[in-house]
Amino acid sequence: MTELDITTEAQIIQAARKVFLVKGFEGARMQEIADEAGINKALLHYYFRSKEKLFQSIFQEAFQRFIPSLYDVMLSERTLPEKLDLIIDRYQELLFENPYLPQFILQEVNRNPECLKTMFQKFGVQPSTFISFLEKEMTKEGITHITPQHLLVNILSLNIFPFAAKPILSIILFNNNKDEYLEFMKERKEYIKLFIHNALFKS
Amino acid sequence: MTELDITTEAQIIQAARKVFLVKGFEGARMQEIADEAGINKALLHYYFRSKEKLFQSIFQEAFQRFIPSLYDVMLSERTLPEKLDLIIDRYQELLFENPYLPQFILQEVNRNPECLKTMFQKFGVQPSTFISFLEKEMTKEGITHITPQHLLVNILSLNIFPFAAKPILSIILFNNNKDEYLEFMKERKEYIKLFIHNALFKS
DNA sequence: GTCTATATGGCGATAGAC
DNA sequence: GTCTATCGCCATATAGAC
Repeated sequence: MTELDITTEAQIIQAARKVFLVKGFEGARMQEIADEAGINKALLHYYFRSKEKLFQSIFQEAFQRFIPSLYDVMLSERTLPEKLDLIIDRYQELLFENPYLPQFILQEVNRNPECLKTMFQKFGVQPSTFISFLEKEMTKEGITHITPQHLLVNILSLNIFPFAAKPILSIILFNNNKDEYLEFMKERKEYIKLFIHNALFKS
Repeated sequence: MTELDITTEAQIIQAARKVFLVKGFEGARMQEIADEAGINKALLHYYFRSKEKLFQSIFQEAFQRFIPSLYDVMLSERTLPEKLDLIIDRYQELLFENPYLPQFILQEVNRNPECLKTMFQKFGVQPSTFISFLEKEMTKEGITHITPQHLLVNILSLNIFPFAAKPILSIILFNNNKDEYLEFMKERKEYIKLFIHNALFKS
């Protein structure tokens, strides 16, 4: 475990992240990852035994990013409207920094659905806890026209889908003009907040 | 072009649809499609020259289904709330019949973004037309707190995302209980309508 | 049109020198 | 630890008999 080892492993991880996130497991090639890392294919198998193993470490790292934002916001001392706004802020920030994350995770969970349970167990995630907290807050606010499950799915949908569908929406809305789509996504945060706020509290 | 030809080609199409929709282009195997169709691998290449060609015909067929619902509803003589409800009804019906469509299209458009322009040209689709109509209706109703682009993306997100994210949501919400998730998706239609209605018209 | 057999290439993985 | 060379497999695609 010299300095050099660490550097090489880090280079591999970085390269693997870049390739896997864009191409997915099936689409990615070990050769491409090696090239991206500036090393040889054989070295990939030296550090990680197989493509699957290398992929798992990237997937786990990616998956972790989706979890923590929700919990600590929900547990904080704020009103529900404030919490929702904060969750949207955090999610949009995360997604802007990792725009390929949604499609990457969707694709690979479809390929291997069992991996999800493993992840949840590994990180001690209890989604039902989050639902319970949301439910309590909604009762407090007198919101009865929607269930916490549907509200959660609505929040996730409005935030995540436009990133997963970027190529489609970019064409549909702006004839593939990248700048206009970026501008659209940046302003979108406030529109999501307003949309959810109106749907919940204007009754 | 005898009876037998047509039957075989239809069998291939049906088998290819089944395999490609679930596995995607990279994940699908010609052998699996041949087995599913009850024929030999070589016959696939006899009818369609290559895997890519066979895939394209399946993708085109799948893509077509997403288009027409929106147009004729938007052009009909109804109020905006009625139109929105009808669009949601149509989309949910389409998605229940083809639950793999969202992830299939997302995955393959990411793999080959250029194919979208081809599709739009092929079918003479002008997304800007739809946005214009939506904008006109929104002005008529005095809706100014959201742009037609964001409203369209919200509608698509709320409808499509839960199908693309089925394995994830099924675990998060119901600990992988299929029946509960199905029930959730069936009741969801009305929650989407209510959510959008409140967000737009309760001001 | 449909089959069997085979060509062809690419990819993950390993052996072995340094 | 890092490289070159190569193995072994599997998937697409083709040749050719029937």
